Amino acid sequence: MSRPASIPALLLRAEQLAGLSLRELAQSFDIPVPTDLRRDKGWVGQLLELALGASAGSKPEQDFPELGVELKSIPIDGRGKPLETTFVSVAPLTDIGGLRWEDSNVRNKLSRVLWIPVLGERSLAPGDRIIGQPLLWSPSEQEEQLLRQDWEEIMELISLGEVQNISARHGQVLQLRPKAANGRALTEAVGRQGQPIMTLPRGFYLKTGFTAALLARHFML
DNA sequence: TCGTGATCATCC
DNA sequence: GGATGATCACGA
Repeated sequence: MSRPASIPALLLRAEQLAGLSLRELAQSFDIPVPTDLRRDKGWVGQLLELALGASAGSKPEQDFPELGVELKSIPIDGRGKPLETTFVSVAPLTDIGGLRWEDSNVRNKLSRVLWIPVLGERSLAPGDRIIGQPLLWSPSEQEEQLLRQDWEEIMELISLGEVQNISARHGQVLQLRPKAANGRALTEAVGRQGQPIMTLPRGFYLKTGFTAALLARHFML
């Protein structure tokens, strides 16, 4: 699938997907539909990337760098409530002195997001889930303030060597949680005495209350 | 191993 | 029932 040349073109393409089941979309690309997502957790997101012409790859960049747009699928229930938190980016755990919010990956990724709601409960087979109306979103001043506050607090704790004491309960809208292949995947971080330690890689996630509110704000308009 | 795409499984 | 901590697959 070619890359959309503009934001309106991207939005149009996304709108044309609304109403389709994931099975219908997958079949149009000749992609097999998994029975469940236990071993294909990224299947929905990758299918939508393909359909919308996002750049594949694992670079810490937006999905459409030339458009300044990040693509996120978000599973919602029948009432429009997110079923999961939303992964944003991996958290830097070393060499973070002087890192500012303005230059952070979190802010960069969230500066403009194309949300694609995917309707369905966990009990619903992936192929039966329905693509919803897309939403092109940028944080309001208030939303950005909340994000910034949480990010700065969490990064402060990391820089203090407290990474192992940060739980997902920190932060109002943004949280830090493990982001790893398994419990043996370790990465370098800084301990309480400033010494190097090995710990689970962490990622920033948007809490469901935050994404629920931004979706609700949109769909009530 | 890291960063991408995330959801699973269990606890509270 | 919802959130936390753990985990799955893949490409580079």
